[in-house]
Amino acid sequence: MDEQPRLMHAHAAVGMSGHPGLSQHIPDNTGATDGDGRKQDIGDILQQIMTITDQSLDEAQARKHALNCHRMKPALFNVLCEIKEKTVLSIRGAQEEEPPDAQLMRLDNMLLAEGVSGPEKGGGSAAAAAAAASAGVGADNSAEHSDYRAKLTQIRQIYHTELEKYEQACNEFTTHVMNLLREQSRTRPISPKEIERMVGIIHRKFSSIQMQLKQSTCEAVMILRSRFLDARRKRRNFNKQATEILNEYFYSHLSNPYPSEEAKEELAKKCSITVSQVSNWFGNKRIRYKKNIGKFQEEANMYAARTAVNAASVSAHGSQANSPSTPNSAGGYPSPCYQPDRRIQ
DNA sequence: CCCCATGATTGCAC
DNA sequence: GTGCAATCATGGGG
Repeated sequence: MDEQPRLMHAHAAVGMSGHPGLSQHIPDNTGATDGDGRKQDIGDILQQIMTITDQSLDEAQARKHALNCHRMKPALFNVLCEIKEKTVLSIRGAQEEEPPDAQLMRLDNMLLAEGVSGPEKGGGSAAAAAAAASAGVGADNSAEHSDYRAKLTQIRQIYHTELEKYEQACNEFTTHVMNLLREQSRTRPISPKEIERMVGIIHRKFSSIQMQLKQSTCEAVMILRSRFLDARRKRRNFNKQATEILNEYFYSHLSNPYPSEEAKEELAKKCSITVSQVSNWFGNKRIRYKKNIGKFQEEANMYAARTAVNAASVSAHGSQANSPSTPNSAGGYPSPCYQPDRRIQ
């Protein structure tokens, strides 16, 4: 209801200049007391409003102008206000709810996790590196890395360009609509709330487009990722030296073959593999050793002997009794230092 | 080509 | 999160 003075103001401001067009079309007999003439007037004005969008810009501008200056306009405006008040109430309430879209959040999270929508450039490659590391890709696969990274960066770029485009288009469109509404608000009552709602509708439409973009970006990342994963599955055996280092550790800690995080890191560094590969290796080794101790007997003895020799050569101490990691040469598995709570079961 | 070894993945339990 | 167990899929020797 508070639009009226503002609108009238605008109207007055523009209305002073001469306005060709409308005065010619609308008979200036509105002051007449007879009802027929008035009805005729209103009919004409309504007609003008109805056809206003069909007219050329200049013509429409002129007519609009004239319409705004017409002295029947305030009355008509009031009528429109009244009608509106009734309809708006019924519209309202139906449009209030806006739950945070779960799917959109999932997409956002994924894009963030993949480094596509992350803070900046580094995010992408960092995420790729992290993914690669967690997947356990060795240093020799760095070619695959950079390929993956490059593709991810490409996706990221496309995503951002598109997003920016959409945002720009959304803003342009919103501004356009708002201007239009503001312009129209001189002719018909439009509350700021309504404009707000319209903007909301536009934003929702655009965000649904954005969601599609996010969705397809996610798909692209998934495809890229699955290809990368497939590539990873093409395993290579560790080199001999790495296997020896791992075995050495395993058999010399047979009573408790669970390297700590630090130990894993060190082993990883020594073998030039990743920590998760070390974990995999130990996981596989433990289970396979346990399943068939007999088969590993020879290996165990060999590494036991080796560590014994090493120990002997390193320390002239000679006291073996207090070495907890001394492998149990014969039985291998349940070592004398067996710890019930922390061993292969 | 078959078969076994082996690194990686998955599903489950804690 | 870690570890176990089962399983997948490839590598590589015969």
